[in-house]
Amino acid sequence: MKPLFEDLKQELKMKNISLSHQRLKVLEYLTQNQCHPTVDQIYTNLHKDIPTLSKTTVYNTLRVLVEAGLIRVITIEDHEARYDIDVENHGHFKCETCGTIYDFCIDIDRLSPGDLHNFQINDKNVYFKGICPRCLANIKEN
Amino acid sequence: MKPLFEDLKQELKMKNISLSHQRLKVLEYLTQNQCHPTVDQIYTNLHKDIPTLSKTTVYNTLRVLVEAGLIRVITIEDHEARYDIDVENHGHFKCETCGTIYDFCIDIDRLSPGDLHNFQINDKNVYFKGICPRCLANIKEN
DNA sequence: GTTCCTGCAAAAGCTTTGCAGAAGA
DNA sequence: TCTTCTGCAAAGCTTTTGCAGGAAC
Repeated sequence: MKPLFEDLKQELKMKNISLSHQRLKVLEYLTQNQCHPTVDQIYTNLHKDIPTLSKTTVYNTLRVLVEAGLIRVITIEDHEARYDIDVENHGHFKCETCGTIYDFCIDIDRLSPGDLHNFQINDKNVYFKGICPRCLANIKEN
Repeated sequence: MKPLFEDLKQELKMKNISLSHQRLKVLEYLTQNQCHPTVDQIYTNLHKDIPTLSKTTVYNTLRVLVEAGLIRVITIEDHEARYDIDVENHGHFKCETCGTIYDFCIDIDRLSPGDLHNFQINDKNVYFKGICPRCLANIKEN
């Protein structure tokens, strides 16, 4: 489900997180670009609109949003964190050729392994890696 | 299943990967310490036995072993890769308090989402985060 | 002798921290 | 005014790269 920008703003207000211009822009970018961007992608794009924006602020804002539970970090490769505004359960597929991350439906909650009794589970993640149809088609052509 | 050190050596020979002293030691460490160690843990421990060992060699060796398919990288947090000698499908649980990674049984292959038609899947990963029973007990005590 | 491996040093890349100034309540 | 946020610069970490010496065959 795509969270509405307005709902998210409301949620931030409720949690007493001030809605600075930079924070709103980061949040807006995430709602409008649900492509699991990296910090650098967010920074580079927003920098066009806000020339004074610093990467530090992007990092700060993302940390605040993660702690507030509005977004989540996706860790598929080390060395590049990606951010996802959809906190509902779903899986991620990363194409090893083009790097694109696709969402897919999966009922992670139905995964309840028998040997995790007495573990407090806070977060469930499923990710696959491989090659996406577009890249497969390119490979076949050449 | 725990792969036998001797079987792994045989596999390396078959793949024409030379069995240098350092490489064998890294492989041996991984078979004897199935605790998903970080590069630093591997390096620090082996360095006691091989004082000349360099971290570069550990990195090089791990890369060779991953490419040969003998071990796999586990990426749960960015900024720390961990290495697992068990390439069979299972999930990982990382305790957010003590950092320990636990294996758990899960039939990842049965996860076959309907919306990944035409995707070539090379790798499937499941990881949970939360608090392990030991840390939960500690928290309750205090 | 040729090839591959090791390991030091340096570089690269992402993220965090310190801190001064600015913005907002 | 007081608190919080921003953003520059520097530092911190993990990982990679360049390269010279060494080992193995």
